[in-house]
Amino acid sequence: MERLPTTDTSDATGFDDERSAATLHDIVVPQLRAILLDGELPAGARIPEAELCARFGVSRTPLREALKVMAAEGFVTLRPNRGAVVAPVDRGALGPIFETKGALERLIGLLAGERASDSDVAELDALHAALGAALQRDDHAAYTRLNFSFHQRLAQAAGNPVLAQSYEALQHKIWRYRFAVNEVTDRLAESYREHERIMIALRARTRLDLAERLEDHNRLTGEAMARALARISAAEAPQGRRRKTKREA
Amino acid sequence: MERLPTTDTSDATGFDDERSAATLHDIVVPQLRAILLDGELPAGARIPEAELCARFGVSRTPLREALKVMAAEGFVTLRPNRGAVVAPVDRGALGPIFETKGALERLIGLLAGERASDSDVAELDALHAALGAALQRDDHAAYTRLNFSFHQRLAQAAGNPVLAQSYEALQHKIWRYRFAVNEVTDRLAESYREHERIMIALRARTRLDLAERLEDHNRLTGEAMARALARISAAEAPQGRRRKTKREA
DNA sequence: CTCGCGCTTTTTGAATTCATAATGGCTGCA
DNA sequence: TGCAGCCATTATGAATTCAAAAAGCGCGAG
Repeated sequence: MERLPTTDTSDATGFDDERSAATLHDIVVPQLRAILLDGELPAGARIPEAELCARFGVSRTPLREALKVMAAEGFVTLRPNRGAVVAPVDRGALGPIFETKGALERLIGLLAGERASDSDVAELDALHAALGAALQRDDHAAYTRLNFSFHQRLAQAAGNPVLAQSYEALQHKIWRYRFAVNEVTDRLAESYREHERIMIALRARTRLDLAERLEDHNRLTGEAMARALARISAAEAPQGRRRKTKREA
Repeated sequence: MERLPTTDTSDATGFDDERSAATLHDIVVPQLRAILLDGELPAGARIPEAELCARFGVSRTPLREALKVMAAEGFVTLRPNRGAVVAPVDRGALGPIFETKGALERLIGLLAGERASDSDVAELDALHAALGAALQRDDHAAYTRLNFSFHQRLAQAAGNPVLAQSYEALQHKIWRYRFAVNEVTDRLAESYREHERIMIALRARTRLDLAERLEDHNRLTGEAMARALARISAAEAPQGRRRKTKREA
């Protein structure tokens, strides 16, 4: 199963399994987030409170606290007295998300272009090389994961923690659409070429160029995902209104 | 006491007092947020769990759930086994916040410049007029509040919910620094003149101009707040290291 | 007089309990 | 045979309870 790479932000999005945390809440939240982001539970699925309690080995109290937090982050929808469900992915929101992210990409470019340290660039070079390797292997899952890390790392290189965190939040939202990404295999090479140009601009510290490249890359990626999403919608709509399956109320 | 005007987003930031909500959690979260944003409890202050339970008339369970959510939003710091405190306002973060907000302001300008409806403009005109009136009265508190509403409303006029929500989150962060804003009274008139130009650009739907005006306004506001903050720091630093008062452990 | 140690009290984190709302199944009627 | 209404079951929301950690304090030694 794909693993979402994350940085260890204040409330510890980081690694998923057992961590040194003083409270169960702090252990459960990242694990739950991992489950939701990994898509282990499909969007719209009811969240089995009891099952997760057993799985995490905690009582309902900390689990429910975690659910509230995830609801605040938008990954879970709480229906009073009717339980929690995995928040449905609102396909119409993809555009707005990319549009917003574009503004941040531009700022990341402007800032990273003048603040990125040599070690930042070195690390990004390494990630870029790994992306190239994944492309060679045609390892789509690895590419997606590395791509996520690359942009996250770049956001950090901008030297603005608020920016990096906002950026990561949007990335997480997008991550939930990646079932569509699997459709955009054809863009892998194109995406990598864009990354090439991004790296050139970064190494040269040409901030305006870097900003523009990032904004374009973001726009093109967004458009590709939107197309993929449309294809999926087109593919599942024509099969008529399916009879509601039992678990779909 | 100043009231922070908010819109009713998914998780209901809205009005503060009793609301029609099915769960206590949904009632407590906005109230608690209001308390924290209003600065009723000073930054760094310990949050008296029992007291708030009594005040809200709920047991500890929903209150603690609300605290976790507020911690995720960054307004509260949870220290395991040592209780919750109002998150200290990190003065160093003000710059990054404004820097990030600048990117969003620009996008808001670009989008609102082409998407704002006539009724959007009418409402903003009304808010703008109210700002003028507050300026006349030299009603600083009202100006601050209206200014918040104005920019929020403008963000909505951009027609991108994700953008509006990200924007609001940053506004909330900034709101916590407004103890400094009280120092920047001299900028009121200047700020209003910038708003004048913003409105002109908005009415004319000249998107590039609007974007630039908003970005400038944001930058100037941020700089003014930074100066005010520096003045405050300078004013409180020289009084030597005070002896720790009892309630300050 | 000050500092350190141990005890008591308070507060916290989490499990459990309890009341209530929703769900599912059954019976009886059309 | 199909459906409407009622009851049993389950799941949820929130209060309560319980164990453990921290904070407060009082005593005694240096």
